[in-house]
Amino acid sequence: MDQAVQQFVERMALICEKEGMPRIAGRIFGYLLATDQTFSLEELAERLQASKASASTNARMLEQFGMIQRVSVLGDRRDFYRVQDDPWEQMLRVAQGRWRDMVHVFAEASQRLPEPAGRERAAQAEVFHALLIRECDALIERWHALRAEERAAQAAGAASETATNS
Amino acid sequence: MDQAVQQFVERMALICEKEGMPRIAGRIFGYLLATDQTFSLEELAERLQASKASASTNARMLEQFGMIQRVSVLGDRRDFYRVQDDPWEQMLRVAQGRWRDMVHVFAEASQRLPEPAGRERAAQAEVFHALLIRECDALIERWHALRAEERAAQAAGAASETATNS
DNA sequence: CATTTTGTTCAGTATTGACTGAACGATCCG
DNA sequence: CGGATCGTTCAGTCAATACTGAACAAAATG
Repeated sequence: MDQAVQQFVERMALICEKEGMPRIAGRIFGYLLATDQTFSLEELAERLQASKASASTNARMLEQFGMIQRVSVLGDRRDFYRVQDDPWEQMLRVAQGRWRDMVHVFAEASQRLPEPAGRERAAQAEVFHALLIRECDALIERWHALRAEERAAQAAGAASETATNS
Repeated sequence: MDQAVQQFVERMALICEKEGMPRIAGRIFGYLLATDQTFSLEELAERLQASKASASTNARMLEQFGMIQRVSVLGDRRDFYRVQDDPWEQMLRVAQGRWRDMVHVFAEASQRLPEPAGRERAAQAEVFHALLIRECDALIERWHALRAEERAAQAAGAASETATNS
């Protein structure tokens, strides 16, 4: 495997591990990100020097998180994986889910805790996380706008290029 | 310990554990949040049924993250801890730091990766995380505004109450 | 239907890391 | 200076879990 790719894969492995995922999940994600191709399960296992079992488990976990995508190829029985079109939005959505749980916990605490000051803090935490969720929606929208705009610029660039080429 | 407090503490323990912290750190944070008081290290260890060593280590970790605060009391040699005034902002700041690292990783990858498509993805990831950091600053500002406004409303309410009482 | 290929499940292993008890160091008090 | 009280450090233990190899299930192919 290419030197730069390998380095990137290992860094993503550590980053993802810090976020609470298994290391190999991070490697798979990093590798798919770096190459931007589709790979079969066995190819992934081979390239990342992991067992088929581990590749299977972790690929399905990443698919669950919406970070990668399982694709089927006509006339091929194998599973192929590639990175999701916009994995970052998916990650935010997962985070939003966690925050929703926290909102629920804090809402309950703000009513049940014995000390008024504690209830106050819990209520504050609830408000904060609710704000977090809302702002996250706004952020995703802005991100989409940014991507669309970038794509438009690229398309325009490509068009002008073909124009000069013709 | 109160039933509701204990339940909240355990929930925070699991939440924090999912975020990658030790379970006891979550318990300490949850307990300080629920009671909104200052406790000595030994009190924390006792109430949470943990060793002094563990309480010490985890309290310092939480302090590092800016989620709790170590306070010294005049005439007392012990360390006391209480929850930070705005722990949620601190958590966001820590997250921002991680995203900064990721921006750096992606920036490098977007130049070094061999495949153009991979470089493109890395560049996209870099843009996304940069956006994340910026929007997070905006979010913190909005949060401050919200808090200030809430505090003003509370002050007004307290004022009118004292007015009716007098 | 047997064989091959592919993905998943599962028991076992190994590694990580959280937690503890005890030793240590530092600081205060008589 | 002892003695006492804290906080921290560290070696050791324990539990959780990532990972593997092998067995298994499913599906296609000849």
